[in-house]
Amino acid sequence: MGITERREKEKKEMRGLILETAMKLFLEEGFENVSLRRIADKIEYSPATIYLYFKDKDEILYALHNEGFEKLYALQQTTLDIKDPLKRLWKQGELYINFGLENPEYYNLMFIMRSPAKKICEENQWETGLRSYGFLKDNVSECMEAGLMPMAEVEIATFSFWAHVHGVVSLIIRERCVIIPEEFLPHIIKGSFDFMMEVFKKK
Amino acid sequence: MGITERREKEKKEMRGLILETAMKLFLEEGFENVSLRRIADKIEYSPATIYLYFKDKDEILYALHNEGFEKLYALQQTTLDIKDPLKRLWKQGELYINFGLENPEYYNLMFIMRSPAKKICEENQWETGLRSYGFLKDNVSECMEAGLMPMAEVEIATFSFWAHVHGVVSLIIRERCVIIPEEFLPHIIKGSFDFMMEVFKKK
Amino acid sequence: MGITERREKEKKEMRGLILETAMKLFLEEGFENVSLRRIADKIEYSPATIYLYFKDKDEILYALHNEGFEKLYALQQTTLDIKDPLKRLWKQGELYINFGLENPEYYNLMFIMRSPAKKICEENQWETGLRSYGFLKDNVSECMEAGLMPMAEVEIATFSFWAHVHGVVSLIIRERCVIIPEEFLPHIIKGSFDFMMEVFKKK
Amino acid sequence: MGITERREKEKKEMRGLILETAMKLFLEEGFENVSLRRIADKIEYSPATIYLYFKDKDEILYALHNEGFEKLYALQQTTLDIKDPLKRLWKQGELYINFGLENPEYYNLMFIMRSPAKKICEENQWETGLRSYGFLKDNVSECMEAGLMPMAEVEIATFSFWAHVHGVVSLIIRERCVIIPEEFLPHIIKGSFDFMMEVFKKK
DNA sequence: CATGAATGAGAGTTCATTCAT
DNA sequence: GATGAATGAACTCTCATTCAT
Repeated sequence: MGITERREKEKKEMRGLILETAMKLFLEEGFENVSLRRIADKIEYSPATIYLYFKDKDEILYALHNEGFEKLYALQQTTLDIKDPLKRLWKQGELYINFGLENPEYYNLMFIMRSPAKKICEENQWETGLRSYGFLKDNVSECMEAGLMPMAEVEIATFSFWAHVHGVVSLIIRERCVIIPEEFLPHIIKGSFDFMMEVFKKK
Repeated sequence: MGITERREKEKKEMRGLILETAMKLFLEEGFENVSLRRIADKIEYSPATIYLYFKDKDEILYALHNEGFEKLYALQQTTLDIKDPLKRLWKQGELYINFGLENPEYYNLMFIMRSPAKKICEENQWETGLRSYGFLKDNVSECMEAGLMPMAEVEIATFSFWAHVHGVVSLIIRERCVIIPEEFLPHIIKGSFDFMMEVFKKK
Repeated sequence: MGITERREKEKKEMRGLILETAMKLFLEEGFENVSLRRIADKIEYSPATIYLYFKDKDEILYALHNEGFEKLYALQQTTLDIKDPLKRLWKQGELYINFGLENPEYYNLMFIMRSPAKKICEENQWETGLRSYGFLKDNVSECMEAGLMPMAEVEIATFSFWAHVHGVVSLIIRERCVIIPEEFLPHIIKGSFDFMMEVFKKK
Repeated sequence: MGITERREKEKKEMRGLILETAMKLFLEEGFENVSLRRIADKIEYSPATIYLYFKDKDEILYALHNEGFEKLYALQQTTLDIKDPLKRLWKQGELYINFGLENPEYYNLMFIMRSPAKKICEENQWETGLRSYGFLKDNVSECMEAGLMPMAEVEIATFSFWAHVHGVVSLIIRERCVIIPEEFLPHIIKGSFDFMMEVFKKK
């Protein structure tokens, strides 16, 4: 039993190592420029070895994609102890933005990339994403019910909120704000988000 | 002189043909899946010929990138005859969103792609982009001065606005809204933008 | 002794299981498309295990090759109770053709494949094959002696007979008769063989 | 004009060189063991070059397959000046057998290989083959009409003939007759075929 | 001006086999 | 006896790019 357990653990560690390395390379050079071979080189294994842990390249991307959504969802959960729904929503937005900025390649995979992994498209593999979206929507809904936000179709307000934070993250990590001096960025980002939230508040 | 002039003109036409064809292919199949060879095939020239008009693939992308910004800027200009600055801003947003949805591959190049063209990053090649941004910022500024929007740092409000419309476009064209039934999309998009603009209005 | 005996028996059973499974896969998908790994997967052992029972892939093929000849020889024996040598020969031909059509992958290994197993070529590993050939030759010889077939060098007449039935089987199983409608095939096959036998009969 | 002509010629020569080299390698080592790379190595070009002349591996095989049928058909035509249909048939058989023995890899591709080239299977790509078959059938038919062969269904007699010569060729080139001393082979082959033709003759 | 010919580099993937445990 | 882990060597194929003509 001890043995099989250890085996299992080692296997998981190897998968982890591969994913971690892949992510690191992706971060450094962008998805498009990273091949299975390069990942293998980096961890000093043969390319064939990777196929012992992942069926194909798709599966690696898919695994990372899921990892990303898990992380994001976990972050969202941390807001649950905030009573005031508007403040909770506010916090959610901040966490979302920070997550994106700090994990640009996860974010890329989750929300930007033209999906290279067929699996992600094909099946109803958006569960994890939808879960997060649902969580957000519920929060928006609560805000409205509590009279903290102007009434509107929940779907629309939620999308509006999401569009904003996504816009912020993706403009930054795709380097469309290079003219803004780096030291200003945090101010602009926070300011921009707060500006939106502020106006969202019921008048 | 007549000769050199004609030469120049022909050269431009050829460049135009290449760019046009490239864009058509990009649109149909996505950047990643279009090779120089395929572009060459389509215009029925040899791949080598393309190198007579463009230094390399990057330069094609860069040219298209600029083309996109020209188009966008031209669109923006059409709002100039709207007197009310808020309405003008509103219109600008709508035009921006439509531009993105209708020209996803230009949009991709301009605002999403991890800069494929080194040129775009390296040199201060954002002029065209900045011009558009400046135009937008002036409009926001005007709104504030006219008391039509809550006061705030202009930079911040502008970025906030941009983030929103960019968020909308990029979530859609990168297919992160596939769960939303296609026939609903226009409603959500317009609703979401209007929702934001509505709350932006000074209370 | 009991122990070593049991061991021996188990070993044989395992070899049998491997061979059986391999053959099943070969039949379903053709030799070229079956890897050791897939055989291992099917019997739910590790690939490495197979190497405990067979030196390499070749040895598996060689074993199956022999199995095939055993089966064919056994079939031939069933004709021994036919007194009339010509009828016996006739029956032998029919059995041969049926064997080939019903066991295309055995047949493939025995008579068509470019020897995959070096072993088959190298050593004088044709014993089993020769035994069958001898059996056939004796039958032909008997026919001539009994005046039922035109006199000729036995070697030649035998080879002629073999060539014919082999031709029939191999054209069919290698799908060189796809233009013949499937429902006609049996008629053509039997007809063709009978036609030859009929003319073989002494006039 | 001279130039394009020369170009065309050179292109054909290159295709020829590739096909020839491929065939040589196939002959030496069997289809299964020859890769595009090895062909490229042998002609001292890069693998990519081959793709300038052939769409993919399939196309090479398909080209050779056709070449083979062209050659065979051309051989058949040489019998046309033989008046006596039975003698003509006899000659056809000899030519067929010789063709197979002298061009084992063409023969392999045409009549033995489990087709690796999808093209060969899919479309009605048997035209060339059927043409040859038709030619043979007509000859058989003529023999019957002339009372030189026993009456029978033409289809059946033709198939019987084909099966025989195919049997002879394929047993030899797939080395199922290794026990027969090489110097005897020609005698056996000719004898076997003549034996069959002799008995085919109307009694 | 245009191109045909060529290629180095590299992609993802599969396979038979080995070996320490 | 059985295996999990690993791999070297191979595969087909694509791409951006160059250069002599």
